[in-house]
Amino acid sequence: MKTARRGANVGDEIRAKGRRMTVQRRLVLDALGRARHHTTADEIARQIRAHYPQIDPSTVYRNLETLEELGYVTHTHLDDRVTRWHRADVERHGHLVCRSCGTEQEIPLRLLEPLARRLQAEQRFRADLAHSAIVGICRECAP
Amino acid sequence: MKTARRGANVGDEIRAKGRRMTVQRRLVLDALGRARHHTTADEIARQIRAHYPQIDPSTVYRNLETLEELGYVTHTHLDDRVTRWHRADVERHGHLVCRSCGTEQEIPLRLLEPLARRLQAEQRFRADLAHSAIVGICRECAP
DNA sequence: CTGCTTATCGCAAATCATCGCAATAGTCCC
DNA sequence: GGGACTATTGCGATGATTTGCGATAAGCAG
Repeated sequence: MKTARRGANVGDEIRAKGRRMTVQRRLVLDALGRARHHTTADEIARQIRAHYPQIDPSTVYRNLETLEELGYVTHTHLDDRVTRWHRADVERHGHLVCRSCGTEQEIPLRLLEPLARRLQAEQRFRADLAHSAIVGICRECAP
Repeated sequence: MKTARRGANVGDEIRAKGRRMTVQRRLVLDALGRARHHTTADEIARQIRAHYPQIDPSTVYRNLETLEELGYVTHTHLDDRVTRWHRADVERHGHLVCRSCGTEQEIPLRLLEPLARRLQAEQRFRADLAHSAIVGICRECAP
């Protein structure tokens, strides 16, 4: 009852939406499940290709997009350039990234909600504060 | 007294820091000054190469980094992938980017300051809220 | 002005992410 | 199980960005 509905596994759910459950898609999903933290598409591709070299990186990239569209994964922009992916069923949270040492810290969305409410009220903008990371200088690196 | 100290132009300032003022560096700086909004490195490179095809794109990319290091320009991550550059002396502001239509909206940092204060107080994290954009759904695209 | 040090440049090659297209293979329906 | 429909894949190609390296030239001292 936590994340999966009994009687309908991910494969069935996907098929019910008119998509297909392929080996490649399953591998991407599994790799994301295995990854404890946020991963890059490139890293997932490498990992999969270590065992199945036939699988093309572009397939991994496309599957991440599809799986996001289907609601199974989410992406976040942690550091400056790379897109990071993770399973959608983990608890949502905000991210603080230190510009100096690069470490990443997760914070409860509760901290960000006042801002979200304010942006909604004053700008009518529905912010998704779990999506982007907040860049700055962390406790250790602060002078 | 606004941005430039009298008696020391950018060239002198740069030289005083042990760097050199080259034609290429000047062109990048000028292009940024001409651009009203945030620009991409690629766009700047194209613009310069339209007149001076000898100048390599990598030089533009490297100069943007150097100029940022020297404090003359800043970069922001507006949408998902591309880095956007602008002069450092324009007024700092936050950014809202609509995930649906892609439009970008600038907001006064004042709106973001309560969050910055809170992150500083509770997490000892010095957030730079002008650096990253906040993603969400804008007024027009909201259902 | 001349020579010296080394920041910077241009070029070529490597990477990362994406895209178009023809071939492949899941699914559904009989 | 067999066949049709089409989502998905692999591959080759492309665009954007980065990096290594030898060549060039900016800035300084004499």
